[in-house]
Amino acid sequence: MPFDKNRCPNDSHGIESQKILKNANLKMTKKRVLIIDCFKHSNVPLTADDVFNILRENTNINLSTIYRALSALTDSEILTKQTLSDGTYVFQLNGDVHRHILTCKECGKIDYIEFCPIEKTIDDITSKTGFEITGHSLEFTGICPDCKKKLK
Amino acid sequence: MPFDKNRCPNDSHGIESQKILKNANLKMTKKRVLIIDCFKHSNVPLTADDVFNILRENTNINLSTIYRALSALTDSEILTKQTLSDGTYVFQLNGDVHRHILTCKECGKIDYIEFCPIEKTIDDITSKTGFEITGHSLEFTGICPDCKKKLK
DNA sequence: CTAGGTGCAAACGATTTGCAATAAC
DNA sequence: GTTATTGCAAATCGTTTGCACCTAG
Repeated sequence: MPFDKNRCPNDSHGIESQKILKNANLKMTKKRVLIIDCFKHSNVPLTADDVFNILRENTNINLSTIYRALSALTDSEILTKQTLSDGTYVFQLNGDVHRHILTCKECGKIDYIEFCPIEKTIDDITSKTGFEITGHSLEFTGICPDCKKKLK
Repeated sequence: MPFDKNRCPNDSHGIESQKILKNANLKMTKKRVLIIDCFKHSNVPLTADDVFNILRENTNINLSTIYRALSALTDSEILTKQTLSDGTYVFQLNGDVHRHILTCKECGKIDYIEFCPIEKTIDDITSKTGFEITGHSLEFTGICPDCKKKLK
């Protein structure tokens, strides 16, 4: 996960992150603020391990702390959680433009699209099934442009 | 997985399953035929464990045999593989009406819909991203009708 | 002070793998 | 006969959990 490529140039996200935690009635701790900041600095979804690798450079933090924080933040709907086709999870800030996943069958590289073909059809599904739809996860698999070149 | 509820009344699927294997240049073994038959008998996607529980009643079969067979069958595009939101995999016959997943947040129950809001938009995504889309996985989360009643 | 957060090490569970025995072609 | 498949047991790996310690409110 190329973190530096996705840095947010301006900063003072920390203060905002504290508000987010307060609003959710979660204790405001240094570690949680740092974790939320990771997502503010990133323009792609992150795994627990991504967050760990970003933070360990400057902080002592334990992977399980990250898992627990991500779980609490997802419960409070501050983050959303999506399952990738390999069974691992990625998280992103909720309310962000939501992104869907493009996985390359050849190289495994993951790309994201900010485009959702689903939203229009949710009412349709509710009326067909009686399910109240509160979220959705969509992943495409295919062959990325780079691999297409190589295969030729 | 309520297998008996989903049984196909008529039968002689075995012979057809052998053809499928032959066409894919896979060795035709008893176990593989049995595994394919499971899918022919089921009208819902199955996990490796579902298949195991169905077959163990009448057969000696090992879970890893099932995993390896499912993997070979998926590679040969006889089955498709989808990842559920809990990170586990479900398989279904390829070319079947394809089904998308509805998971209830409350009770975890999984339901399937034979309705795909995606197909129309695939060309759109290809032109936007350069990805050649070969598959997709879509899962909805929400609250099932039963749980909605209970919550009231 | 006290509920909740953290670190560490150990547990978990679905899936994968190495290897020797076996079956398909 | 040769190669792929199977069974079994052990390994893998992302994620979760128990427990003692620590920190925010």
